Amino acid sequence: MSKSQARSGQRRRDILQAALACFIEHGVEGTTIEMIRDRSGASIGSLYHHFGNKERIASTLFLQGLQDFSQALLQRLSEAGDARAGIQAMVDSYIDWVSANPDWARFILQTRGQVIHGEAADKLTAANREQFQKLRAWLSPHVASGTLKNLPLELYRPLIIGPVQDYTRAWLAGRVPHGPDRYRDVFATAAWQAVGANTAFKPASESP
Amino acid sequence: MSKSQARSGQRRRDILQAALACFIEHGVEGTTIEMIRDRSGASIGSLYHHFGNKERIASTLFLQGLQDFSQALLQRLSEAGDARAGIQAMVDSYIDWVSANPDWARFILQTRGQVIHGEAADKLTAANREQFQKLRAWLSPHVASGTLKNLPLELYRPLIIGPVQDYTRAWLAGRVPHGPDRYRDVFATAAWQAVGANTAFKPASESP
Amino acid sequence: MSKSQARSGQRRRDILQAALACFIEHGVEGTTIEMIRDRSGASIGSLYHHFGNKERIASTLFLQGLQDFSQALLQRLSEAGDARAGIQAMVDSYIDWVSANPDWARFILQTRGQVIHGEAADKLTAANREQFQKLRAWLSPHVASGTLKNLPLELYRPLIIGPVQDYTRAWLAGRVPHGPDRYRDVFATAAWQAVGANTAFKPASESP
Amino acid sequence: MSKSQARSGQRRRDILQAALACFIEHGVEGTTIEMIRDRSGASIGSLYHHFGNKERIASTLFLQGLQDFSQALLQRLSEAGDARAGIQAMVDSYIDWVSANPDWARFILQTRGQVIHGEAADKLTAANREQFQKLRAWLSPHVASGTLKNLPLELYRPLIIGPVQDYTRAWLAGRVPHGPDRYRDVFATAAWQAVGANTAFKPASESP
DNA sequence: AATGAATGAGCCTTCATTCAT
DNA sequence: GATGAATGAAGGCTCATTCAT
Repeated sequence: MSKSQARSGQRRRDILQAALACFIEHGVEGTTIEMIRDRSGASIGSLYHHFGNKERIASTLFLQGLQDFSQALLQRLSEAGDARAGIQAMVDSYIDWVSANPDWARFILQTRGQVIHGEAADKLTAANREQFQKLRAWLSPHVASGTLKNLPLELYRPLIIGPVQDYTRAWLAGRVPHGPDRYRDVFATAAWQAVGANTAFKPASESP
Repeated sequence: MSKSQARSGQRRRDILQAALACFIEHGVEGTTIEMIRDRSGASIGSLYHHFGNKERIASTLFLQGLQDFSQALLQRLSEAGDARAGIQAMVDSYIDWVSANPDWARFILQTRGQVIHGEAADKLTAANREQFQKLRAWLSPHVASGTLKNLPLELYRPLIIGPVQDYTRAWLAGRVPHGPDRYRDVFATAAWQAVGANTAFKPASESP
Repeated sequence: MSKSQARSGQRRRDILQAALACFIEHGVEGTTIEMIRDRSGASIGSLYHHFGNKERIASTLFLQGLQDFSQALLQRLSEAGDARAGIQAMVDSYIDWVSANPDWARFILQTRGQVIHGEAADKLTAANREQFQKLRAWLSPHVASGTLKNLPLELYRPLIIGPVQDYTRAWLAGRVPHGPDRYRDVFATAAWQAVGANTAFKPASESP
Repeated sequence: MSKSQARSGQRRRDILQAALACFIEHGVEGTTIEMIRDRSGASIGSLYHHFGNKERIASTLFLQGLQDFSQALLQRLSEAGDARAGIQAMVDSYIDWVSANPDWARFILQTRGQVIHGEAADKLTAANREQFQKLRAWLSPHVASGTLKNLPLELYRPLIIGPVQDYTRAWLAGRVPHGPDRYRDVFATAAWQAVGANTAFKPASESP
């Protein structure tokens, strides 16, 4: 049984990996089951035995990606000493995960809209909510202690991740040559300036 | 003739508007010609008479949107007095256009990937290039004069627009309740701190 | 337009006729769209343009058959002079319609179950109800006047049509060699004895 | 062995019962092996171990039903004292079996067509032939002695069972509220009048 | 310019059946 | 006897596009 389960698990993984390659190359809708079958070596029946339909392959890939990134982020965050280090950890986690998994990242960045309206919408909402709670739990004390600005909650993510994410989109689309790790500090600094309670952000009053 | 052309122009506009609604609701691939026919009131033959195929409807919508936004942006930019005002103008243009055309914005944000690989790819590249040149023309003097940081060119857009764009995506997807205009100044300030040559972008304690 | 409509109507009729032949030969489920396409000469797209799906072809055929028979029956019934002639008309109508349309009859007798549970269920119920009302309207006066037995309404149909229908099933299935018209009078007499108010159905008291 | 056989026999029975429920609910063709697996609790492999394929499950159910009913009928018939009692026994057997096994009856009434053309066709023919012989053996003496009308053999069944069968179909389909047992005597009387050699089957006024 | 019936390649999915464990 | 992953042929249906009117 354990042997057969191992095989079965491998089959699943093969299918997911093949599907990811196809999805990036042709988009989810542009990918046919036949393409995934070709690339994975699995039979059509096996694809359906394991996932039920094409959408479920895509949403599995999407949700696993979210979770994988989320784990990495929360791990690094928990190791961060102070608020500044935490912001740096967020930017670094993003850059590192995206650099290590460019295909997966490309897929997630392009597919969110379809998963939102698909049958896995609930799972996605739940995953988002959970990550949001954990981030809030990290932010709150720093806001309370005055090391982070007190902003509406929905602004932290855009201010911290917005720039690096926009740059990453451009990189993944081939519009810029260098990966985001080249500008690691630029993005982290911008993020810190946007949300950190550094008193220096109004230079006029600061340099008498 | 002018009468008939007027009617024809109306037909085109009806089709584009109906298509936009369908594309947002079902995605471009998920939208069938039949749906657009239904919503626009035009016949199938008419759709093909005016646009040739479905992709051309989508790319027309996309490129017109880009151009419409670009015009507004460049207009406001040309009226900006100094660098700080220019940065403000960029953020404001983005917020204003998105707020005035939420559906169009949603469509453009979701469809770029498909237009890039379609037959209108060249037009898109040309349009992008043109806008990029004009922005660079605006930036250069300010960088030269030291009012803007001297950064690699590919970083300005992410740093200026990244946060407001990420927030806008969340708003258009219904994940946050308030439109981006509520946080106009937050985004503009963050953008300015990221690219403006204020001397305070490194903590005072670090430069003795 | 009228020309095109005529062609279109012909196409519909060709499809229905081809489908009927296929359904009888292989059953509705056993018939593939490809078979109907083959036999009708229409394209797959045309099949779907006209009927939407296979089930709708079957239910159209079914409902039209019911209606065709119903019309013939009610016509003959309206011409019947007295109760005995009416019963005869019912049996004769059944036999004549079945003899004239053996394929259609075979189809209807075999397909009711599937139509009942399909999307045309409501139409079927409505058609049944309508015919039932009309038959009741014919029966009532004769029951009131004492020329027909006063039985629960749901018994007339089985008593009148039951025998000839059971025989017809056997004939259509090839289990008996002769058509039901050979025993026209046997069935009509049995029906009359079952529902007619002849006082002779208890011989013991009648032959002193 | 006997223990394991008992278990196995139970498994077979579970499968048949589950299959019957599925067949009624979705039809034989509409029922998938997966549905039967679900409902019976058996594994797919087990289904195939016991029956070989789906059709064999259906034909087993069908032939067992026929046999079960046939036994009951012949038993009652052998106990009937005279012709009238025999006719009554036929109608009663039908009503009683159908009332005791409504699902099974529904299945048989709906499935005959498919079994006829399947691999169990020969078995069905043989079973029909055997029952027919036995019924003929019962009828013959009564026809010879003049207590039953001398009719073509193929007419007895329709005349005797036709009405109650038609009524039963309506009841099993939910179109009439009361079971056939409510009208036991109506059906038996009609049958007797149709095939019994009572002299009154032509109106008295016609034989002066 | 408008219409909509016709086309048919192509895709997703189902499902009976097999077979190694 | 039991299990369930694997198989792949087959079929229903969609939909962009064409074209005669």
